[in-house]
Amino acid sequence: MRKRVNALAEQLLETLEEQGYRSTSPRRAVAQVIANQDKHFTAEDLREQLPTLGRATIFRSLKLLVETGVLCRVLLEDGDLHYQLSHRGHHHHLLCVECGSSQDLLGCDIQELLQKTSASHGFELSGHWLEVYGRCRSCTTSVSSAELTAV
Amino acid sequence: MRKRVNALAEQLLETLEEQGYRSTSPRRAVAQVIANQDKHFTAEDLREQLPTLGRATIFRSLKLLVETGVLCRVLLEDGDLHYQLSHRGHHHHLLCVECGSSQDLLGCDIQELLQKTSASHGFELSGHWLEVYGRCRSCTTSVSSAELTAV
DNA sequence: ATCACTATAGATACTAGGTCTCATTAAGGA
DNA sequence: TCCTTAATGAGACCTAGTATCTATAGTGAT
Repeated sequence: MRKRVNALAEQLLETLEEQGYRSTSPRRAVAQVIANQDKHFTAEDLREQLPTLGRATIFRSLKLLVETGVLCRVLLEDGDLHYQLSHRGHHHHLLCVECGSSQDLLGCDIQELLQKTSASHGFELSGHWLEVYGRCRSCTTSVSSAELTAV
Repeated sequence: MRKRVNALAEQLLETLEEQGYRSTSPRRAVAQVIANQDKHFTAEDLREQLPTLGRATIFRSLKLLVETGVLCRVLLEDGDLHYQLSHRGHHHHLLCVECGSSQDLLGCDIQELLQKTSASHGFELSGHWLEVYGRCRSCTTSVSSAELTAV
């Protein structure tokens, strides 16, 4: 698993280098931590795991990674924006409100539906943002924390 | 038109009173300004129009109005959250990226589509957030500001 | 019309998330 | 190895919002 993580971290750095950005030690550290993350995270989460890096550096790295498409931002139900690894291209997320995990929504062709509906409003569609909330398979099959505390 | 605005403002206040909140003069002022707004707005927009009100009061009013369902929050393409009048119940917005106006998306039954797709991922759907971006009818038919400045 | 109760207001300090500035450091190509 | 320039870190600053506290004003009962 560790090898996988390192491979992923390297991949992130390569993406930056391809776009002309330098491979610096702070960026390597950030890439490493991000590759380890199994759910969406905040800048503060990274900061806790990288206490020696400057705050601005972390925000700059995040911004860069979002711009290069390595990361994407996910909107939580309460309006909070978190970061997570992006699997390239436009896609949506299924966010588990219980464990915080997220999976990509595959095979959802919302574009066509929106296109039609927008057109009927005289609206020229240019984009959309969709987040889906619920409970993932492992949270629905196992005893939920809510049920445990209710005992 | 002015009568309409006042009627709307009164309606907002009535909603608060129905829920046991007092009708105070700051709240009347906020309701008045909100009723006048023709697009989504920020707390700062309200503050500029209500310079005598305390900052906290404006944020408190906004929070209250969101909780009572009078206002909803809309997500802009860049991740900014703004406020706008809510037409009750779950709905989505068509946001014009040019003039900032927004209209409600009617006749879009995304729920069913999401239900199916979520289920195929072993995901128990509980909610979603959708914003649609593009250009509204009046921005597509009139000469755009971009075209004007290009001359 | 007044009283008393308590919600609300305003001032202000504080927090979270993020950007800007600027002097210093370190990639990495010649 | 040197030179250029991108990137860093420290810290000020900004925006959006919350918490705390005292003073005030709505509102129902008298």
